[in-house]
Amino acid sequence: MDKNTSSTTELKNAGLKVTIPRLKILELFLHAETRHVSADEVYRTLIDNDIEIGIATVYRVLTQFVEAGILLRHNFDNEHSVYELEHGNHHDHLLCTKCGKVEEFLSEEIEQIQRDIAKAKQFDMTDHTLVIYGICKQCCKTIK
Amino acid sequence: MDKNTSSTTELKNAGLKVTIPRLKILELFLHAETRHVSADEVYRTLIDNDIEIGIATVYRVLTQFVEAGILLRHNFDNEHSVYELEHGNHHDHLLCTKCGKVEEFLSEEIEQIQRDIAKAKQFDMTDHTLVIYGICKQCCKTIK
DNA sequence: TTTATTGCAAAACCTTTGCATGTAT
DNA sequence: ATACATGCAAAGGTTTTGCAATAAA
Repeated sequence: MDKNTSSTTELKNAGLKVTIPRLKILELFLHAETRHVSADEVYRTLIDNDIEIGIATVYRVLTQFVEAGILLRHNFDNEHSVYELEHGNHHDHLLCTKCGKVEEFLSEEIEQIQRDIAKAKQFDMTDHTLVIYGICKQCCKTIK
Repeated sequence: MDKNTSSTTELKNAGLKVTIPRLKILELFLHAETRHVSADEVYRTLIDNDIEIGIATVYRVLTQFVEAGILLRHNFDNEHSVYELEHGNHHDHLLCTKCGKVEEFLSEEIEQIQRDIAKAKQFDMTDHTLVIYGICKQCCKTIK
């Protein structure tokens, strides 16, 4: 197995043994054109590319990646979980409820107001989730 | 069956037949001390009060109440759905990840920025969800 | 060699659904 | 009388887990 790719290094840094399932899943996220992928989509994609893997392994690896800070897990309303690469820049999401497309945005004003609110409510904020649901431009056109 | 309570009227207005399960569930929400309740909690509470009901009925009634605008359904991260009375005033949530306590807040500034973002991204916004996760004051004290 | 990882199948969980029975109108 | 609501049990979909076999270190 190649020992020198950045994927290999990333796994080692996370304290995870370098195995084919882990490498393949990590590289899928590194090269995927859609950033937000479900466990089932990961599984199907690998199977379709003739990479043998079990769905249990997919879930276990995804969970380990989240714990290692490699991935983020999101639970959008009424959907299964989706995972995306943790690229360091926090952001929130816009979700098209018709086609499922996800866009990202960041508002430093909103971030600051949230911190203020948590402080006012005496909450030690650990995380937050903001999702705007709607119909994207393309889908609006499609609807007669 | 009493025909004159506001619960009865609310069910009739929603186009729903006035049945014992529906009345009991509605009144549970009207009188509950915690605003955010799961289907299972509704079921257990009724059973504990010697009201015979099936879990399937609980889910069906909750869904109907959401469709009728009587309840709101929320899917917080990594949890089962919870329902709360729709009291007309939109609000977002603060959730204590230790004790599960939910508080509500509203920031008109955030609301406006969200509308601006949706507009800029050319999304026809239908809904949005903002949850701040953290540790509440009481739980902070508890942790040594 | 030792310890972690995998795959399979089964279980766990939450939620929904088919169907025969029962109930509100 | 009729259409709707209920309860049960079974099925659905997603995610987790036990365990024996396997692979990385």
